[in-house]
Amino acid sequence: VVSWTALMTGYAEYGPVEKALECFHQMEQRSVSPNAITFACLLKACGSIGDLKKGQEIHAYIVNEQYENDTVVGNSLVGLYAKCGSLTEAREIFEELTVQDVVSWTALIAGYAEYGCGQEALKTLDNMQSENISPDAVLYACSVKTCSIEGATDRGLLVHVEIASEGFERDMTINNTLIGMYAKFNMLTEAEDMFNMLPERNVVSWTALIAGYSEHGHGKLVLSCFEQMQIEGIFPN
RNA sequence: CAAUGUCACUGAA
Repeated sequence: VVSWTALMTGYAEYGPVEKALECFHQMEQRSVSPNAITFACLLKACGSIGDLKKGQEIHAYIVNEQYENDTVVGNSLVGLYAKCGSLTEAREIFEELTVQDVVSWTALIAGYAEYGCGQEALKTLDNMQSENISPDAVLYACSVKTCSIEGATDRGLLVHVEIASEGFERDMTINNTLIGMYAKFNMLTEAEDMFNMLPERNVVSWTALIAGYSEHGHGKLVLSCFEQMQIEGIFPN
C-alpha cells in the first residue's frame, strides 16, 4: 500500500491526475487495501481537478471503510468540498470533525474566499482566532488572499503587520500574496516596496507586480518590468 | 518507506 500511495501522490502532484484514480482501481483489483494516507491522496486528486462526483464516490468508500474519523482524512474531505465549491457540505464536514486544527480551518476559509464568500471567510477567520488556533504560514497566506479578494484594506495591513511580527517575513508564498494584495488595492508603491525587499523573487513575484501594473493601466511599467525580469534571468511562463 | 489546508496570469457584448 505504501508503494501504491507513493505513486498516486506523484500523479496527484504532477499529473496526469486521472492516473492517481486509476491506481486506486488497480489496487482494488489486486486486493490491496487503501489506508488513511491513500484516501487523503485520492481526495486531493479529485479536488485538484474539481471532480466532485469521483470525490463523493471515494467519500462513500471512506465511510464504508470507517476512515472518516481520521484527522487527515477529515481535513481532506473538507478540502475536497471546498475546492469543488460545495461550501455547505465543506462546512458540515468541518463541524463534525473530532479535531479542528489549523489545516481544517484553512481549508474551509480558502474555500469561502475562492468562491466569492469573502465575508464568510473573514468571519471564519475571526472564529478561528477565538478558538485560540495558532496561525501558520499557509493560514497567513490565505488570510492575505481573503483580504485581497474582499478589498479589506485595513484588515490586510493588520495581517501584514502580524506576519512580520510572527517572523514569516521570508516566506515566498506569503510575500507573493502580499504583493498581489497591494496591487489589487492599487497601492502600487507598497507593492513595489514589498517586491524590492524580497530576499528571493520567482516568476510569481514578478507576475504579481506586472499584473498589478496591468490592471491599473500602467502599460509602460508592465513592459519595463517584464524586460527587467528577463534581464534578471527569470523566464516567463 | 507514502499523507491533508496556501501564491501570479487565463479578454469583451
